[in-house]
Amino acid sequence: MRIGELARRTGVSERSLRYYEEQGLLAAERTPGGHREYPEAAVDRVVRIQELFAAGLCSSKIARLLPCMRDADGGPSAVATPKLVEDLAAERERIDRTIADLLRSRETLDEVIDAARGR
Amino acid sequence: MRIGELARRTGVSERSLRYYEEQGLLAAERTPGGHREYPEAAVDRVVRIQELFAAGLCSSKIARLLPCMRDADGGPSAVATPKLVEDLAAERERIDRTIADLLRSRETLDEVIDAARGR
DNA sequence: CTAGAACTTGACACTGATGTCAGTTTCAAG
DNA sequence: CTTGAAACTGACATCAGTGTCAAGTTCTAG
Repeated sequence: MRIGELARRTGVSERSLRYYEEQGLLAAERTPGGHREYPEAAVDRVVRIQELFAAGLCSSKIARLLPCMRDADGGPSAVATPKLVEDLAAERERIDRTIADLLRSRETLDEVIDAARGR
Repeated sequence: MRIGELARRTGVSERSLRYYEEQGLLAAERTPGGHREYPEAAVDRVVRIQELFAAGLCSSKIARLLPCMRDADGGPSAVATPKLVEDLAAERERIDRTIADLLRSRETLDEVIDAARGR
């Protein structure tokens, strides 16, 4: 499929999809005229990438991580190096802290909302 | 206490504390010479502010939210307007989606980490 | 009184993903 | 062919919190 369809199906802008390619996150074949041609699996991959961005990982870490993930179709094509594992473990902890923050903030919002809606 | 101590005790930079004041998030008395003087309660407040920032709220929303929160010492000094409640409910949903993203990403990281560490 | 630590304001830089615009080229249907 | 939709590259803008530096002022211990 081409970039417009991929954008539509994932809800990610074309701009971002090109950026992902630039960052080595998302490969694409090219038509003879130079247009990007994505395989079906790209949809899943883009969703994964978005999740990881939303989780606060930067593109370079995502780039190192992606080859080690088991894809929708088939096992991982690489195993994480010790260095990467260390990095990911740190990200994991950061994510845990973030979740804790979010839960506390959600609690705070709920209190204010409930108070305003009359308990 | 003064800004240096508050920064030390909260782990937030002096720069950020001044920014919070500029944004109307954190009031401070002034010494005759112009130095900021914070009450003890500022520590809790700064922690709350940081949590809300970490949860992805922007300073203007935090500014509107803060007066409606029950502080460490005493009840809220205001009740949220309907407009604010609507905003906060939207933020709440965004937070829920973010938490879901984080959980999925954490799962992904765990898979890669476990695979590298030999299952 | 004095030295040095701590504080003040103001300004500019950065980050990093994404938006947007311009000018050109390719694709696909009639 | 022609034509309009879709895609290409490249460049510059944005956002918002934070870092950092400079030049000057205040505070406090000795």
